[in-house]
Amino acid sequence: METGDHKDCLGVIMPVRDALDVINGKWKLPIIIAISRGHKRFRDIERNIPKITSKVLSKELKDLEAHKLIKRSVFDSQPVSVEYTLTPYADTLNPVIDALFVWGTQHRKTIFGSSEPQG
Amino acid sequence: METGDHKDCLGVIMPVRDALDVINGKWKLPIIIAISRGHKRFRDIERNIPKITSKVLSKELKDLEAHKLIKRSVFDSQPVSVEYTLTPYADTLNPVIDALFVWGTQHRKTIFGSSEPQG
DNA sequence: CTGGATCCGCTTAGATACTG
DNA sequence: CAGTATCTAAGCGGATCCAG
Repeated sequence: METGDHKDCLGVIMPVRDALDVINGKWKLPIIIAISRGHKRFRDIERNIPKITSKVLSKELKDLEAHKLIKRSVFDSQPVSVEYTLTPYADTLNPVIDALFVWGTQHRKTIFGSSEPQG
Repeated sequence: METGDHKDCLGVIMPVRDALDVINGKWKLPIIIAISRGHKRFRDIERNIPKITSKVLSKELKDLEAHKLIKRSVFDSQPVSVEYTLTPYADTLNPVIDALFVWGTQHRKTIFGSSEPQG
């Protein structure tokens, strides 16, 4: 397979871009993580994601729902409550989240350990 | 560890966000993939990434260099040529890229197979 | 108090063109 | 070939407001 130097590029880039298209932005994965951790309510999710605002969360939630990664269930209680849960499809993202977690953890060590903290 | 329902959230979100901070956006991973495939020159990278523009490529390349993921080497030839290569640190991203590739491939099948094509 | 929508400013991304 | 400049459009983020 690896005969030369300029290997197939598009065949790798395109699926990766399809994936990036879905988890695009700084919020989608954190939201999925928060929900997977048992935070199903809007404010509960909001509180568990540093610096996110209602507006952004609202928008991202809709986006995620359109991608079939989360399910929005409305309960006709008093007052109305809404629960966000992950779909089984979202669970297939676990290897991605795990890889990111591992790399991010290592990266954090690298940047904090070498010269200066970041934020 | 998994005693309850509301599990540690920040401990997962923060490293993931550190990772997302680095590979943020639609271009960084495609660029890394292109370079890893043997495309080292500016125009060569540009041509192998659909829809990227010079400006964005230029900016992303600087970003990636600042994060120590790529190395920019200037050769004093006629005319001056520049080569971008991956650092060993960039290689540690392989599990992430691989996970994204696997998921993206599957996702592509899902969206093309169910109703309508996307891009 | 929950789940948003709206107005507005700032930062980014993208199209096109240009320089060394 | 290897980028920069300029302009515009879109998206992010903050504050505020609204319905139940």
